[in-house]
Amino acid sequence: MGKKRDFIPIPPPAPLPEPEELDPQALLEAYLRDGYDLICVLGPTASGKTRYAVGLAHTLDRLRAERGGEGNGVARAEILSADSRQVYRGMDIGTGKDLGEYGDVPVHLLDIVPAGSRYNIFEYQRDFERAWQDIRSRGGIPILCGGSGLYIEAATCGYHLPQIPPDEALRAALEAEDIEELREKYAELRPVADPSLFQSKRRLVRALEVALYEQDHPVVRSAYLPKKTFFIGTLVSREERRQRIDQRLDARLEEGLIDEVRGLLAGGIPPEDLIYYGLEYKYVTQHVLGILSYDEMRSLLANAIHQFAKRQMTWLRGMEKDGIRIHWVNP
RNA sequence: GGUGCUUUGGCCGAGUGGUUAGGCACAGGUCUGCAAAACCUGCUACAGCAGUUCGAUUCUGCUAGGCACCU
Repeated sequence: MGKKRDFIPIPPPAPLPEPEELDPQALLEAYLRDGYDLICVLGPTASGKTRYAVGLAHTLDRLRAERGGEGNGVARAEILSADSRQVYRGMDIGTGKDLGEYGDVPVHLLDIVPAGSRYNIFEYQRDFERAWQDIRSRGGIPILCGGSGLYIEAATCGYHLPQIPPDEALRAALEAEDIEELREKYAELRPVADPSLFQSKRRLVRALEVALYEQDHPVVRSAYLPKKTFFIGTLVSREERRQRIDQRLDARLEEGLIDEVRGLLAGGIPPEDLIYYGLEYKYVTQHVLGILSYDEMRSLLANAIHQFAKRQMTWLRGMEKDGIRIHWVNP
């Protein structure tokens, strides 16, 4: 005699997006013709982003070379990393840097700060902007590649940092307005920006909040503009992702992940600082310290990576719900 | 073969004759200065059968697993 629960909907597993066949030639045409600022390859961990981005860079280079006739020598595609942990020097195996995969494709934003320090999104936005402009000035095609959703958005969606004091009334007022009106308003405040880049009202409202705030507080800082971005997502099923994560973890353990952590500790980085980095560094450090057995470390870490990958997907779905188009491909 | 104990949701693990622990895993989500973080939500099981009872996951019996010991 079971009781019926009051209609609490059980959220079903989100359906996987439909992968599409992406024609690099068409992508290149679109990029050049429609004034894209950036191509971005994103996806959860272990979905093959890096490999895909490198392949894409090579293909674009080849296509551009074939095209020729654009006057001066054709600049290459270059990759910008959007990974909050691969910025640290000496943390290679645990962050999955795969330095060997890039070949001759230039990469930016890797190994830019020492292990043990604490990098953050503010610095990232600044560094990204600098590198992006660099590539652009050379005529190269920038390809942002990574899995840190917040970093990707900060780079591509015109995040205004730091956070301004919340003003509920203002936000409510803005949210009540029509999106077109909001666009006009934004365009007035930031003439250079293309307000059509804000596909979601929510994001536009946030950007406006900051823009308005800055009118009265001119001291405030780094307002980067949103970039017109072509998003490509590497799509892998849940089961496959899980399997890849497990395999890759074992491979990393064999490649010397534990020694890498020992080395960092021996180099003077306090365990707490290493644990702060999360995942590999957290669990392996705890193992090295004797807090976790090898088997405990291995299974807890595998779980944590699975959960991390899920959160990444949640983030990407959130971007899509905000109107950002992601072109999913089978890597 | 005999005797005793035991059987709870994907896993671990409390508990009660009548609003149904908890943890893990899993799924969904939030998030513009630590994001590989932090946080939120969902997931109602008591081995099977037959009894006792107004009512059994909780009591009784049988059956089937498991564990321990005995000849």
